Amino acid sequence: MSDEGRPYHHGDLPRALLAAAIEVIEEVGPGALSLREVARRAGVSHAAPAHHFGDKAGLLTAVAIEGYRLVRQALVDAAQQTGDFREVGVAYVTFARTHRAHFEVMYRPELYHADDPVLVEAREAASATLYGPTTELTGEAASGALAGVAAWSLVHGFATLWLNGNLDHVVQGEPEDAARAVTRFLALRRR
Amino acid sequence: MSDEGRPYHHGDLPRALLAAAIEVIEEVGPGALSLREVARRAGVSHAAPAHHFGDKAGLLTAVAIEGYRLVRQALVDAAQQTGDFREVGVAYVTFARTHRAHFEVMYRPELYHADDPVLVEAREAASATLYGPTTELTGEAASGALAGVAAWSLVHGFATLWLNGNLDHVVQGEPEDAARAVTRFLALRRR
DNA sequence: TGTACATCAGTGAACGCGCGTTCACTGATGTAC
DNA sequence: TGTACATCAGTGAACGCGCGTTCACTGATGTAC
Repeated sequence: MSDEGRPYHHGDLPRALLAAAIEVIEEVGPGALSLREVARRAGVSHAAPAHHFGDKAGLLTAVAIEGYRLVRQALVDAAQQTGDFREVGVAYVTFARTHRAHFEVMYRPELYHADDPVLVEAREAASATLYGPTTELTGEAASGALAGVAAWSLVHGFATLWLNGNLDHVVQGEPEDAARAVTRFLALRRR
Repeated sequence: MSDEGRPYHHGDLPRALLAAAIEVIEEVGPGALSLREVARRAGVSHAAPAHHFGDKAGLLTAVAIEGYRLVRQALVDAAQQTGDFREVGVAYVTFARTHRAHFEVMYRPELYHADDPVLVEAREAASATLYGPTTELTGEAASGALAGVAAWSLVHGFATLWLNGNLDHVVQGEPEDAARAVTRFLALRRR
């Protein structure tokens, strides 16, 4: 299969560029991503990414949007399948591990168009899904929000520390088991 | 006071460069830091930073080392003054807020010489201080380590989410009060 | 079935920019004698 | 007190690089008639 077989029209270049971007981010991090490298990976000219995403921040905005949608779906699935709010937290950690590139982009808003309306909507939907279980469980609104913050903080902190290698001495293998154990230190009501 | 008054020898240029780097990082983040901008801030030639720190990663290594030492001291002080392991967590959040630049660099090891021996020592000392209180409290080693991970995860997650503006809807004003409330959802023993 | 035309996808050359790093240098300091 | 010299701090010119973005363009597709 030679390059000459490649048609002028790609078919779904935006998807391919997004996939290439994920690859690059997994290797060098979101900060060192360049449009030209993404284009190289996708086998197109260096100007192609800008054609579809406007600019670099536009490409990363698309990554973040996809990330928020994926994490939301993962949390919804975990809630439905287990009915356990702690497993929702574990699913959050799983998402961070299996979608590291998305996860890292999502929490670097200075890299993308953080006020893009589509992105804002996706982020808020994900956030609501995250807060849902704990507010249900605690009932009371104010304390429920705080419980949600606590739960989110716990699993978010665990995920980022694990991704950075800060837990290497304590957690071996995949992090879900440790994450599950760690959520057991979370008290549903304040102590 | 004119520029002509500036002596050829600065006095303590490394310190001044470090201070300038902190300034720049607070404004544009650690990823967008450039040696030339740091030199501009410090009012010296663009080659001066490399003279003292070797390269860009060397400068950021110095920032990270300083960060690990500062956070360790802050945790030690909190432990001694309050005797409450939860207040150690609150002090961690305070550090993140008041030393944002250091904090952001510390958890971006790809930006500096993460295997620098001085850095490794500073990081391990800080880590030990962080784990100290919880292992004391739980007694048992294995569960104590996990309790430490839980506590660290909680305050680290809270700090990063707050810094990124993800808690803006829930937490108003300075984050210490919310952090203190959130630590109350932490159970010392597993549930 | 064929032709004209609009539309969109992707190209490639060109631009200007700020960067990190190197290197021979000059300025200042302090110490030995 | 004075001189020679080593040492370190900081300079400034120069380099090559990869980048984001722009823009006139060419290729392909599909639709109207």
